[in-house]
Amino acid sequence: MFKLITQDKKTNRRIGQIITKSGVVRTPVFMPIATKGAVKSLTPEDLKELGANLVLGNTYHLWLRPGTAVIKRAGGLHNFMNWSGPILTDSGGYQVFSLGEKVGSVNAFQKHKIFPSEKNFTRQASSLVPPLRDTVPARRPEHFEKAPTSQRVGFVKITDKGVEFRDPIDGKKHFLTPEKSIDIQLALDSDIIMALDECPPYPTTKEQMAAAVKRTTEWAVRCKKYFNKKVGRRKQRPLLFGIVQGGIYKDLRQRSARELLEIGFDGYAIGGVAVGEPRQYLEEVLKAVIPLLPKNKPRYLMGLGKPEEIMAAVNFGIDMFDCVIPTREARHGRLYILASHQQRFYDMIQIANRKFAKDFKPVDYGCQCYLCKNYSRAYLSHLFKTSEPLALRLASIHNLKFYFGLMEKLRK
RNA sequence: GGGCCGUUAGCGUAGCCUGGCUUAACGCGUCUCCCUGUCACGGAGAAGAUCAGGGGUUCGAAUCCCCUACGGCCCG
Repeated sequence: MFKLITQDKKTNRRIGQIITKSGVVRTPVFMPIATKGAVKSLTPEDLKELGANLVLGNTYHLWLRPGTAVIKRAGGLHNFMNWSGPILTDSGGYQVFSLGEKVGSVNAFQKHKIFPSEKNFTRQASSLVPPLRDTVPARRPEHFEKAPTSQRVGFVKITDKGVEFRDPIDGKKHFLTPEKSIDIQLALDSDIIMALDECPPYPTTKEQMAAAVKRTTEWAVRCKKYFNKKVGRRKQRPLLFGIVQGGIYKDLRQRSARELLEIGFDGYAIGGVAVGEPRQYLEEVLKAVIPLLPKNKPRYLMGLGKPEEIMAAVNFGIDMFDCVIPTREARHGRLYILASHQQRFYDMIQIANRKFAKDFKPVDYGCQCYLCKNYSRAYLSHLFKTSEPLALRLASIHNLKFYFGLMEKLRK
């Protein structure tokens, strides 16, 4: 259930509440990511103290390890990870993308002869997708190039029936269907369940994207049907969200949204964003999709983002976010601080840099987090340079505090 | 006094025997860029060395020879 409390007249910013079986979530909300049942380096007590009220867990990862049998016996994911607040679980759709072949790279597309060559790409496919050059990708292609090709090829196979995964660790095959995804999420005792979707990377031809939208809709129908069958009219039932796909193609995005609306969900997510497309498309996608979405249902922009992206999206009417950036950047020694100048409202520092070795000021004077109240830049810098695990925890606390502080402001 | 071993970026090393794919490699350190429904304490890159100094052999020397300096060890 969603309660819309206020909506800005000037912008489309909304303030509301999502009522879940594990508690109320005030929106706009940012979810820290606990893929495998833990926000890396942090305890649930840390999260509570920081002001988190909804965390994201991942169906795919928890399914493989430790498996639903273990989590069921533990009394659900809440009990297992000692987090009593609301949990949203991702369906596993994203792992089709992230564990797949080097799908996001231009090379992969050339390899599969979707486009003949990069040279001809611009000329031949310009009506379908914008040229790759002279644009700033929302996500750099190298992102997909990290693992050796030999380890990536053949990890994922998609059919209308579902998705075949190969476990990246032991190579075992697993088959995920829309129904299976719901089953797992119910076993986890998730509060917000995501329908299984297909999330193609950028660039994808319009034809292929249309097929992905069609499949996403078909899977959404199956998810809804199976969900209703399993949950029935249970009073304490979890919420079920559908995911809008369609890439950078406005008409496909709108088709996807309309089809999902027809099925009817408790909330609507916009997925397939920040998968390599130029950043300018985010705005276009939001403008195309949001007006179609009902006002009395929460809207979730999946996987985003940077602080400025979140602020912008809130003003477009988005209520929910999740992103690895604050925690991952923290683990890489990059910390958010409020800026002293006007161009941007924040800066980032690389704490391991030599210049911080003798800097005994807090990371950010204005910050009230556990790190800034108790430790110096010099100390944190030292922890990073000597690879002390405490560095990861302290930095994660700080960056999440920055994000939650931002959300707090956006809720006023 | 005699003999042996060593000296290669800020640090630690490889290459030397068997001279040329060396435009001197690697790790750490330094710096920059990147990370968007986490396979992620990760990725990409840059800067940095007259190969201790000098002389010789050679078409060609970090590499072979001689001298010097510095450091270490051994014998008197």
